[in-house]
Amino acid sequence: MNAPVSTPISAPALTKNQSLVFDVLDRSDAPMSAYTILDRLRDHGFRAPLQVYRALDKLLEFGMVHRLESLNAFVACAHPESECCGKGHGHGHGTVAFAICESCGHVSEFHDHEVDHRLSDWAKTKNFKPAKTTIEIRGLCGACAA
Amino acid sequence: MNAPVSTPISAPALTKNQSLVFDVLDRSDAPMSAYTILDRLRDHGFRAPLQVYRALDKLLEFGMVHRLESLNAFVACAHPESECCGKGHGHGHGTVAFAICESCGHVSEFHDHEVDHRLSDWAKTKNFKPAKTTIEIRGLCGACAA
DNA sequence: ATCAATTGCGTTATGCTATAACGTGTGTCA
DNA sequence: TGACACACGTTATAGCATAACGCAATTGAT
Ligand SMILES: [Zn+2]
Ligand SMILES: [Zn+2]
Ligand SMILES: [Zn+2]
Ligand SMILES: [Zn+2]
Repeated sequence: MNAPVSTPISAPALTKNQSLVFDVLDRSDAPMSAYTILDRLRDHGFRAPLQVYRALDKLLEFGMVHRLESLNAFVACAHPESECCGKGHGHGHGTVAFAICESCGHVSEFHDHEVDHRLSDWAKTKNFKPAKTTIEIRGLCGACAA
Repeated sequence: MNAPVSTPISAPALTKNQSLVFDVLDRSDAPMSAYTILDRLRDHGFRAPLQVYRALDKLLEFGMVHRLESLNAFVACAHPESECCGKGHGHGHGTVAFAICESCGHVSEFHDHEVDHRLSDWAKTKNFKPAKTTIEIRGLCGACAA
């Protein structure tokens, strides 16, 4: 009784652990580390980091969660149904950027075609084959900079 | 006898530890983790991670070294005397991007005005005050993709 | 039906990355 | 001389991530 179960949540059916991890992230208004997620889920039977990391790996693969490299933390995807960049279905999306407030922790996820194209062009001229691009702006959000 | 000593290397005089760490990074053709640097410097009296991290902090502050967030590793700056973006003196430079080969480890550092401006513009319209921007492209370099 | 391959799960142990806290020595500038 | 800033060395600890084992359930041939 460990197989994925249909949920109202999204494209690929999530297993119980995957759902739990995603829900915690989705309800959070700031990025969370794997160990913080673990602590939030002790009451649901989570005991070890691997339970979290395995769920996160899948959620990352599904595009439902993003990893913030400069924070070693994770956020739920904030633009699930974007139609842009020719990837219409579900969570599929191209390169995305994050603005991270270092005061309140709030994260804005956005996409910019022009940035994407410039980086792609650079790669083309250099014969570099991009696999994954990370763009993270750390700073202060409007509310905190006031 | 612990104070910075004038060297032929760059703008701010480096201390002995800072020089040792910078030299190791500068000679390397791939990013290095702090602990790898530590191991390279055992013969020079390094015994603890803090010796490396403290030197790295200063080198980062001087702009002589960059941290690759997606790798938890460090590289020597590859465009020390750039005149672009109105920051003419020494190592000062604006936002920079990295293309990281996941096969051979080679890193290309570059700057793109347009990308910089697009991200700045986004920040302005959102009233976000950027402090530091990370752009890292992981993939395969021309040589390795062949 | 049965077997093999795949996937998810739980546990223990381990490794890698980074910082806290303490004390020492040295150069600078009243 | 004394206050201060700063680089340094050491020990201990905190935080992030994975290796390796074995078990259970599902899937999809044969
Ligand atoms: Zn997203
Ligand atoms: Zn804020
Ligand atoms: Zn640089
Ligand atoms: Zn390569």
